[in-house]
Amino acid sequence: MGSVFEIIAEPNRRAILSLLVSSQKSVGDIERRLRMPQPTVSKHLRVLREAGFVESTVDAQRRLYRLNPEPFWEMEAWLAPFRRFWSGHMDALERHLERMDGSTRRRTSTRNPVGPQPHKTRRRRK
Amino acid sequence: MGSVFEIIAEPNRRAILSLLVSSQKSVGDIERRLRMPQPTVSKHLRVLREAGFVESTVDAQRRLYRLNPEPFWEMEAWLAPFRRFWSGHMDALERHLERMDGSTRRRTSTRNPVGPQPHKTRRRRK
DNA sequence: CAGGCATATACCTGTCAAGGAATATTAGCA
DNA sequence: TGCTAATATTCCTTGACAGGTATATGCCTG
Repeated sequence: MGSVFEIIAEPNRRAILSLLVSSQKSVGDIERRLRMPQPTVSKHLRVLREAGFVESTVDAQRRLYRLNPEPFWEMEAWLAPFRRFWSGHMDALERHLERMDGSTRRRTSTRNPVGPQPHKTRRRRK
Repeated sequence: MGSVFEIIAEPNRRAILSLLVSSQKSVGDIERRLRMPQPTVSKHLRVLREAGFVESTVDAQRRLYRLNPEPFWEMEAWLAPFRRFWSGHMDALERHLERMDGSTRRRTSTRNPVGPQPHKTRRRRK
């Protein structure tokens, strides 16, 4: 599971990262806040730590975990070319953000409500 | 594999997306450029299409695939809170980008070369 | 130093997704 | 209409990874 993208593919790991964005937390904190079993938390933290997403500090019997920014920059770097791509679509972006208000809606099922059918370009090859 | 993040976790899919950033391409184009078997390309394109990352146009016997920006915005939205987090680390960001020049280096093994050992905060609990 | 917390690790199991090979489908063309 | 090109789909196998349970480790306190 080498890449940064595979690391954040796991929903629980994303939840942990989002939780740490406000402040560092202990394993127990995370365990309680996210209602997930302690071994699960520890295992995900291990993955996140080895990938560089988090760092830990020892505090008596517990460990305080905090974010580490570098891996995120790798994602930013990958996304950069696409940003330039869709800067030509800012109108659609606005409409999108418009709809984005209500909570973390699962799939964007509002896309292509009854869009025009694919246009047959006709002709090609031999 | 519901989430946008799981979709882009797959390296071949990321390669396809990166390839499409310049212009739309046919399945055969992708197949040749990325040196991957045709069924593999088709299957990944299917996943990308169903997740909304790409759209296709019929052109005689082939299909032209092009990017669709919406799903990327979902990633952007998730990343946003973290950006604010590391805006306090811009110094480190600069150093990071400094090192980012040479190719798409795999893991950032240059991180924490011999950093100071975790500091025991001492005291806590009961 | 015994007991108890907090966290990490080991082991096992089930699931799921990616790849490979073969085949189906659709469209253009002779 | 039969052939070929381009793409999609199906079936199968395999490997990776996440969760669960149990256990180990480290540290603090009485």
